[in-house]
Amino acid sequence: MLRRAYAESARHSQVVQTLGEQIVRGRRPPGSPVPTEERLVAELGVGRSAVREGVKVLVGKGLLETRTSAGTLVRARDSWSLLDPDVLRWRFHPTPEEDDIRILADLRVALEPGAARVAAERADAAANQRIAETLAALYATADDLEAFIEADLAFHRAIFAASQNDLLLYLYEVISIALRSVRKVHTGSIEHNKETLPNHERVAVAIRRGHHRKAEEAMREVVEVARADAESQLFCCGGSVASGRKARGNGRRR
Amino acid sequence: MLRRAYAESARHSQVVQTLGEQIVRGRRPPGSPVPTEERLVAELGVGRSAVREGVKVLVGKGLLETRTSAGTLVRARDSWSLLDPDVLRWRFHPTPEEDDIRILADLRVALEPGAARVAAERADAAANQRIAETLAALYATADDLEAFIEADLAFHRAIFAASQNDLLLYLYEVISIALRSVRKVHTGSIEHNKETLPNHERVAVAIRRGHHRKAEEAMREVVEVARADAESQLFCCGGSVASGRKARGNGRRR
DNA sequence: AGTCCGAACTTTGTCAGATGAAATCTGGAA
DNA sequence: TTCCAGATTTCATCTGACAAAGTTCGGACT
Repeated sequence: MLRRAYAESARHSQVVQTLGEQIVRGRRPPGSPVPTEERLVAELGVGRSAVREGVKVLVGKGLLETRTSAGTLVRARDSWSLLDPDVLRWRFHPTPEEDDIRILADLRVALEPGAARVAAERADAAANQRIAETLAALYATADDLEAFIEADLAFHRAIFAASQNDLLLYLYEVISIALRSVRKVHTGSIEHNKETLPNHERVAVAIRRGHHRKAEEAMREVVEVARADAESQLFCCGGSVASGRKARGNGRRR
Repeated sequence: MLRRAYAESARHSQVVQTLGEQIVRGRRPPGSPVPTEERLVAELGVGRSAVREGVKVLVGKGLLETRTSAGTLVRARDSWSLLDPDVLRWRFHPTPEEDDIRILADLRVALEPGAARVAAERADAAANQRIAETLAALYATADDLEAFIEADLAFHRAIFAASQNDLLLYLYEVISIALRSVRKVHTGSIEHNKETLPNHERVAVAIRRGHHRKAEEAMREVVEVARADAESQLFCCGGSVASGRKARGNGRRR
């Protein structure tokens, strides 16, 4: 499930985390200079090697740019590796901005119906088996808000896996990092969970039968509902449009 | 357009390029150890700092894993940042594998219709203006195979930009890295280019009018045609099956 | 003979210092 | 004021040293 390779204890990854989070969350805006290596050594309490290795990692993710003698700058946002797991985590964790919740909901609307369609075209027996299992888990956990989130993520993941397309699957895995954070904020209700079960089942059935048209339509229904829910929660609870970092409001949607 | 931050001349990025490409292209399979730092210093002719910085970058992209005293290993493929620009370039450049061409074609089928739909929902005047401009460029370059490729990429990019969704746009930018390589291999014909113009225009019109349904359908037509073309070219010209990565099945399932 | 313990070894992690290279800044001269 | 050269700043790279954490292997003990 996309585990990190490095320990957080490592000095250099501490540099990555600290600077990366500051950049992505908007302190240290694009174009602004990062302190010199010497100063970072002092501020972060690590050696120069650690600083340099950390900075290089961030350069590799498109967040920083180093120029000899001119210092290190934060790159423009359109150079960032927005689908890098770390970058996405810094952006959506622990609490995403309201606008980013819309971004994510739109992304799912754009992506998931098409993925379900390709899954219907490509799924083999094993993939359908996996989808069936995760669907069963979805039914089984409908009463447990916490567990339902994970089961839901697993179900959608199984569909992407069924597409037999590693890029699509990876894309979903990355997105689910953000999705998990959003879900923590917008926990649905039990009744609401149960309402979505038939839609999910329709998706699974359509894929198994190879009905790509139906699979797509059913999945569209699922993600459109999810988007509408998120939208209404934002509308009713998180009024502030400006500046807002945190989306407050755990409340009922609508 | 997603420019690199580091010069290729830099010692440490030479390490990144060399090892990264070897890993992604299948030499150095997952689980296999990478030579020790000492040996890499000798083999690559750079100092230890450069080796370490390069390795750290690859760790940041999920390709490598380091353990003190146990050496450095290539991570399993499902840990790789498959949508990292470098990783994608190593994979698709200069010549992608046949299976990867299918992967890419499927990805577009899954993604682009949905993106066109969201674009139809979200596009503002400026975005529609940009789409109109790139569409005009498409018509203007239909006789120039080379230029048409770039114009086509720009048109599709404009649609993703119209979605007002930075994750979607970034996704397309990354994909277009791979797309450009594939196009170099499968250059279409001039007649073929002209056939696709009406479909492209339908997409643009539908988006401008906010007809998300029609935009999606028109875009589906475009990418399905592209997929069919790629498929037939593979079938007729690129007979070699060997070495393949996975899932061949292009056929209708079941 | 088999098992367990610990020392030696290997390999990455980190720091410190020195030197090189490339912009930038600063004065001064035309 | 403009322009050029030197001083300065800051990253790039190499080297050496030591720490930390596994791994390996030999020997003592049962």
